[in-house]
Amino acid sequence: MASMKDISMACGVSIATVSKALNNHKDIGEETKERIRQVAKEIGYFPDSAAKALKTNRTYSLGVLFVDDSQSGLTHDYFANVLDSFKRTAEQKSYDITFINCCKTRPGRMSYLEHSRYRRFDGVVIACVNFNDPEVEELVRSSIPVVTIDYIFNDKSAVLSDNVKGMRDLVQYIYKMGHRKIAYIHGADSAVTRSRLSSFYKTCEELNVTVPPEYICEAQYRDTQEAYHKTKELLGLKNPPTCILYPDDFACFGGINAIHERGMRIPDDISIAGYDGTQIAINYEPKLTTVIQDTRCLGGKAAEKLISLIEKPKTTLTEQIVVEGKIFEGSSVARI
Amino acid sequence: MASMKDISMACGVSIATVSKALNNHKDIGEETKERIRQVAKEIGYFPDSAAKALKTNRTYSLGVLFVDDSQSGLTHDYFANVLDSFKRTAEQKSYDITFINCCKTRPGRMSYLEHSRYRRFDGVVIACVNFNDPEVEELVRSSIPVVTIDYIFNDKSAVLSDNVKGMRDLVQYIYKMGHRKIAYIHGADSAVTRSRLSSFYKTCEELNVTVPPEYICEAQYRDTQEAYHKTKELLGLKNPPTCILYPDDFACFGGINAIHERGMRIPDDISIAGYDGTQIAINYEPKLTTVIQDTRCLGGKAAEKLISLIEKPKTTLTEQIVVEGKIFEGSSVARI
DNA sequence: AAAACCCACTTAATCGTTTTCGTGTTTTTA
DNA sequence: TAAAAACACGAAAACGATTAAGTGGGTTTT
Repeated sequence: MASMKDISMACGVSIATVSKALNNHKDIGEETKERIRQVAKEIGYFPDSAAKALKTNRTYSLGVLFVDDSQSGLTHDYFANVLDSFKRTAEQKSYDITFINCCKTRPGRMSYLEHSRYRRFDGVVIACVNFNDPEVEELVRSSIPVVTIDYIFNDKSAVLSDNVKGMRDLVQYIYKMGHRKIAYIHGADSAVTRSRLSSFYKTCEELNVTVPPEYICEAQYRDTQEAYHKTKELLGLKNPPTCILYPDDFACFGGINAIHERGMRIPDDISIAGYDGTQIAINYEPKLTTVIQDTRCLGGKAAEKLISLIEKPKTTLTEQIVVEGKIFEGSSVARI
Repeated sequence: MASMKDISMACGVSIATVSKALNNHKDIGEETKERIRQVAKEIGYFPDSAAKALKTNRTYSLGVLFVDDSQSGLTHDYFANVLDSFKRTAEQKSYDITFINCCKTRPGRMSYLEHSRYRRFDGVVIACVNFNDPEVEELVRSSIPVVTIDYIFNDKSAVLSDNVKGMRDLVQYIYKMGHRKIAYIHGADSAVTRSRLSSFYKTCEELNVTVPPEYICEAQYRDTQEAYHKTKELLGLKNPPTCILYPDDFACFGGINAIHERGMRIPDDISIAGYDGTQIAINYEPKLTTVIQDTRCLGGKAAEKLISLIEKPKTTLTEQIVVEGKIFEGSSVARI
């Protein structure tokens, strides 16, 4: 409402003086500055982001592309948590965050890049998307600073959860508890899945645990139904595993259903483990053995990196930041 | 990057003509329009939201205030789902959504209203906050169109989940299943809690179910620990209930822990019910008896109402939109 | 005492649009 | 055929800020 013009008139100075006073330039007298600040407060002046953006080419707003083929990242526990801490960190540094429109069906819509330019985002964070999407590619290749989460574009900064170490720790823990017949219902193909899966194989090999092919199967992430069915199949094998790993904690609950249906108990008759460390999983009995991903750190680092990339592009190096998770032992893996 | 100026030079017309052509004004020749549109496409022109906002006083961006004392609404399943559908609807109508900065500790931060003016939000949606906060009050009282979720400010539009009906349906179902000793661990005081609680009492009264005071206790929403302890207390009563209602599905899991700890089975030895209808609750066995809140509808209606308020303020009436939930019978309430 | 500086401002251009008035040309009307 | 109307477009101001360059006056330098 109130603009610098109003202040300038009230103080009998030029608009330029007001601007400089408010931005604390050195070529304005102390008492004038004080008077201007005073009046600004009185009439409830606040700058206008649009006008400022127009002149300075900086919006202090970050674009967020958190989208899945099936659903937005918002309802996805892991990503919601990452986004939440991203938001906190960004807000502390006075950046606002805006979602990049991902409604692909609207006629006349803009591509991700077009939208980002339209809104003049200072930077963009990408997660949870189909990284093969040409529009994502286009956005990443643009001159806009970008940080990706859980995916690496060769010359761009990324923040990654350490799925290799997470899976290794998990398998090693399970091995230590005495298990030698470990099955893994892994998630659908993606960078994350590949990391976990190869780490699973590698760790088993190191431990001299043989993994029959029928112990490995695929299910969508967060799909209790699929996990349920795959679990039934695994339990029906003539040589069933003693422990089953799931794509994530949520899917795990589908597995538990199948296990209980057979009258088996956890961990007495069969052991299970999830991934993520969601609240429910680590609070509900039997507490799930799982890997708690450090979402707070992931989101925070992503925001810090992105803002650093924006504010000091010369001195900020492109890097992949790997954030370790922490194994939560819980009680769903039995000692045998 | 490319501006109208570039187009105007390429086409040999004035900037004004370009603007009018692109906005399809009637006083520009058809062939000129076509030529301009063509060139615009070729050089990859897209408008600049900041400049446009400056002139038109419309940003096509909506502010979102989804915040809790403890945590952001993002990690709150119910609100994340509401926000998700709000976002979808808004995006379809080409509005973008930006979070209103709720980091209250940053020095020099703006109030919610100041921030909203700074960003020139066309409208604002508020949910999940402490509605007594003077800053919220200030925002609501301002001239910015606003829609609240699950809370009513007397002269403002709101979208509400029908907690009265939801609770009534739930209690009636439980009654129909034969229960007469129903306990309710309700959430912390709030508009939602009051609706549910009074509906609980009222329905019980109508059904001639007496509710001893020790059957009613309070626990924070989504707090498994508190639910656990309150459940233990209830189970320890000399005249324990046959069915326990929880603040929400998540808290319910804390109750289940306490129940299992006593060696009791659900629903054979005790019945329970949640609220919300989260994915996990309605998929995990025993499937929880709960009320599925129609988050899709809530968020969608909120967006529609807000945009309508923005685009046709004269003809849009202020109203409270009540969205009904749907009882999910599940199998956690036994027939006795 | 003239040259050189500082200080504390102001002027004016600019960012990328939109929009109100023109203005010159063509077409229609009387 | 002259006046009126319609058409197609341009000039310029405005939105609210930032900033380079300029301007007087007082102080300092030599």
